[in-house]
Amino acid sequence: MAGESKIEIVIAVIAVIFFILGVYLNKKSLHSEKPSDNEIDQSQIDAIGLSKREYEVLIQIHKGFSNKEIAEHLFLSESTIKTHVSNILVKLDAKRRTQAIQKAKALQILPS
Amino acid sequence: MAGESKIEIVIAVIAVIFFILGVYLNKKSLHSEKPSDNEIDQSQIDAIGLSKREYEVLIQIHKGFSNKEIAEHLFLSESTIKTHVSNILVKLDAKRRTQAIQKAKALQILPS
DNA sequence: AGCGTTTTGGTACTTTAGTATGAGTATTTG
DNA sequence: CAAATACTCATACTAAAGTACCAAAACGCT
Repeated sequence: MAGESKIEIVIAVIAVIFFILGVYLNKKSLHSEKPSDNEIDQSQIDAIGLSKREYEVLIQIHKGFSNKEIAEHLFLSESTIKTHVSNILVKLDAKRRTQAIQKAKALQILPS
Repeated sequence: MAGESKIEIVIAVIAVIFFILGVYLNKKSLHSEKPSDNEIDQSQIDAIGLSKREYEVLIQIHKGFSNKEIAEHLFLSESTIKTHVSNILVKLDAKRRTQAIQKAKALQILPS
């Protein structure tokens, strides 16, 4: 009786340990399987040659602001914003700001 | 010796079973935890009074197309698209199409 | 200090977006 | 069927976006 109980306890402990291990490892793998969504890929930003300022403007575009509003937010003139936007469009190979948003998302440089 | 082996095998089997159980249950719970994202809320579309056509145009806007391109895709005139876009902006309380995209996402009527 | 890139900004221009208004044609629904 | 709603399209306009070109100031790095 005493021996049997010991074995059962050992089995129970083993069961719990491996159950937790299973949950833990699974959670870890799921976490590393898809960092694809919502993560910003800095290497892509560098790859297409987007400057710091240009990226800031891109984020403002993404949020739906006009050139004038972006200028106010960043304390710049609208001319400067237009220059940045034009450069962003060239680097993202986009014809419009809405298309730039799409391409930026595809490149993981903007949150989806 | 023979008895000990049996016990070890039993423990090993128990361990494997509970390990798999842990992985399985964890995967199941993670799957049911967040189906929240990326789902389109039809009730919201109705709530703001977006018509079928208007919603189709909104999707095209979201994809980054110009009014002219949208007109071609839906076999309509650019004038018609402009009318739809204007109505969409009013219903979404947006000043620009980029802002409309943002608001539409917030309302879950466009995929994030 | 000097060089290259970035950032800033201007002018002038073209294109796209968006508004206002009106109106004819479906489509649906009481 | 009649009325309301949705869909279509046009004209004329204003506003915003985008392009092209130039140039000075600011940074970063060697």
